[in-house]
Amino acid sequence: MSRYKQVDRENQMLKIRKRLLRAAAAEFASQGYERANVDSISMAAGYAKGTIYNYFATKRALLLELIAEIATRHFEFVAGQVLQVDDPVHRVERFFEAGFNWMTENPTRAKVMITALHGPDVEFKNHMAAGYQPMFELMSSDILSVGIRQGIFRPVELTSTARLLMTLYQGIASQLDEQGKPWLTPVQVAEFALSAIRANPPPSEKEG
Amino acid sequence: MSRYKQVDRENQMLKIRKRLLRAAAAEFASQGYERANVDSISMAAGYAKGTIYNYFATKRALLLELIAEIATRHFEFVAGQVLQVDDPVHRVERFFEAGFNWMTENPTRAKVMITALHGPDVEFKNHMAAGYQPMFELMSSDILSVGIRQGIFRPVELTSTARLLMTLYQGIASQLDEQGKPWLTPVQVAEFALSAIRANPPPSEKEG
Amino acid sequence: MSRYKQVDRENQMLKIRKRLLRAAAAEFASQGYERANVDSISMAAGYAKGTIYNYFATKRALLLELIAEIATRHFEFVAGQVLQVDDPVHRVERFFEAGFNWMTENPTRAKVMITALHGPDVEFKNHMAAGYQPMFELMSSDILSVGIRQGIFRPVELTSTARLLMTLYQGIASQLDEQGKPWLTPVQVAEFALSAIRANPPPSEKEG
Amino acid sequence: MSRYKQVDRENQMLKIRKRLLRAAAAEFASQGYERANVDSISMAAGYAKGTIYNYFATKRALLLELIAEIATRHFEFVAGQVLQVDDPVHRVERFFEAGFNWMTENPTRAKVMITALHGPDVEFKNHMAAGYQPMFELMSSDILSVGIRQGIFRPVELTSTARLLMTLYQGIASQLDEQGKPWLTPVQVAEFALSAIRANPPPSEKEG
DNA sequence: TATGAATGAGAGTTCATTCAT
DNA sequence: AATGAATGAACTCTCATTCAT
Repeated sequence: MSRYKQVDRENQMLKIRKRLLRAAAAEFASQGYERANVDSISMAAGYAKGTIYNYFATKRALLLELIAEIATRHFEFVAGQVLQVDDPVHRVERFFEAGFNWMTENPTRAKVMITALHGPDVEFKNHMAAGYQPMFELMSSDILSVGIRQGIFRPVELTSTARLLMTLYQGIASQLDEQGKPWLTPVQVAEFALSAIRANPPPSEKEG
Repeated sequence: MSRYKQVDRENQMLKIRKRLLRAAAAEFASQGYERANVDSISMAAGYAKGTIYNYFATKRALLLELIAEIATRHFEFVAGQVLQVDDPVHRVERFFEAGFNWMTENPTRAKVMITALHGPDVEFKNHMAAGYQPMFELMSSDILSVGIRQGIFRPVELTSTARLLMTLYQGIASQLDEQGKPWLTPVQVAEFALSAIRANPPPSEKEG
Repeated sequence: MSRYKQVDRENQMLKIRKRLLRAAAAEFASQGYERANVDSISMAAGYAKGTIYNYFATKRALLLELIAEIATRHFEFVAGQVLQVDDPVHRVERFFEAGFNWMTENPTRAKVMITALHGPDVEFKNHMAAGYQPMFELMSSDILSVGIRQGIFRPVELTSTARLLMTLYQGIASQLDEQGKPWLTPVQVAEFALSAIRANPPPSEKEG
Repeated sequence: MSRYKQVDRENQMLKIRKRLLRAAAAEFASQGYERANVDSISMAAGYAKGTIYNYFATKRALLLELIAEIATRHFEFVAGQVLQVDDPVHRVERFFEAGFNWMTENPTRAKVMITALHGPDVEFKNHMAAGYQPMFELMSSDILSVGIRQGIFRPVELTSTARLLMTLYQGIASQLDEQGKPWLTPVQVAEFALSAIRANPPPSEKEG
């Protein structure tokens, strides 16, 4: 009985946390951390000013938690798509496709990610970078490394190339248009990236 | 005489503006726009709190002018270096070399550029993007277009490829390490970029 | 049966009140009224935040009741000791001894007493002063008055002298050291007080 | 010229500090530290809310400075009066007289003193106690010690007796009535104190 | 009766901007 | 032209109290 109640209560609180985090994402995305107004977030989520402080200790803690949540969701979504295929080239394509889809469907979260990564606040930047470490690993170990071993990619330096590709990815993510969409298709970006790392140009096309 | 005096006075004012802009760059770079303190800027430049308002109408106007100045200087520096050589491949290399040099020598300005480009404030972002239009033109018309015409680069789509390369460039600029240096050499980045756009691999090397 | 139950329940409630009052004393003593945290008190007593409001209407009412309880206990303890002896001089000594013992054993309550007596809140001050009226009466009627009638004390003005002695007593109580002990022994204070009110110096000592 | 101006400006600021301190004394006296409202202080002094922060860094710093000012003024006033006479008995009388006069003329400051000395905030208490050290020295070295050496006072223990007398003094100061006056005359208190420490009762009076 | 989430008034503090000197 | 004191809007965070469960 009180067991059920307690579980209910916890579920309830988790729901509210999520609602607050969503409102926070919208506010942080449009205003940035400094300009973001905690009261507004709480009220946008449908609660009174003070309520948000029952869930997050400070404005800063709120953004830190949001950052962690964004990185986790983003990674899980992309990794899930990428690992469904085996061919490294397909994985590169999947990586950009999934990433672009996620960004299109979560424009405010994407905006928060970009702002945190490039903003002046070192703590936020580090937190976000740490959260994206798994994604970097994915690119490095599950895509580049595999492709090089199979001779499909040039024997490039793993770390810096992975970072270059992540940079490319984030760079494009940071330039969403007003509808929150990237100005390139994932196919175009994948093609550019693949051109840079493929072992040899497909000579067959000319010869055929 | 009064002519001379007036010229002197104008020169004097320009000097002070520059001093204030330099101090502003440092403050905006380390604190971001919102956190930046107008008093601190004025006093770091050697003046009292109110003085800065004799030169800039508002804090916002100050950053807008700084943004314009940064874009101009950055472009002039890079364009000057790039146009000294004719070969498109060299131009790509020069572009990254010059850009990296400028960033290394102007780390605070580079930081302001990145923050403005990725921050939540649309006015700053647009202003910065507009300021970088000439650099985009440089990449598009004076590098890519030339290379394609000469058959050295693949016949890629001009606009999007130029934007991709600028994105790459800015992405790396945004990840300066603690000494304000990029984590890749310009040569590495240029190589990556050239791999992506070159027409075909120089088969001569093997044959030679 | 329901009779028993009701009695049980009442006893239970009284116990809880006491527990809450003890926790309140600790909190008010260390934090003062304004800084004292109602939640902290309730939880320190082993209950949840809201529970305390089932026993006390407001924070203010809680302190008022605590004040009354402190004054009552303090008086009963001291009076009990004082009235066990008859000689006025002994009574003075007993008064300070008992008072000091009570303070040593109830340092948080003593602190609450002092804070309330000297704090800016008139309601608390008056409530505490009213609570200490019996103690004032004790000093006046059962100690000073008796001693004067017997010619042991000088014929001082009753009211003001009683108040002086109470002031002395409270003054020392307000300067407990870090272990909650007074910096003088009750004997020293009693001696000082007796020097001030004794009828004449014991000439017997010199003559003996 | 600019020299004069600067001096003027400094004098002006000192005047304003004083005005703010006076308003602060009134607010702290009536409300206590926690309840005291910084905005109210600033506005009571005739300035806008924020102005007070040009003069005091925090509310806490404001009270700390006020405490120091109070202790200094109080001591200087009392010491000035006490040292005008030589006879230790007169000095005791002067001490209480001067002290009572100061309290009567500075009721809000006296209230702040008492509240700080007995409140729960250790920093304020220590600051105030430190500020009153000179007054303690005065009582110990310039009054008691002298009187004992001259055989006028009993050979009491210096430190504890000085502290007792100070306690008495502060205890009475803490019980000003609604017009801010003590309920005893300084003469009465001095008489009580002298009774306690005089070497022997003047027998001549009876014989005369 | 016990719980603890929701509430919202209120406080201290910051700082861009103004303006008299 | 330079100064820096005055201003007051705005913001984060606290916490006594309420009330549905």
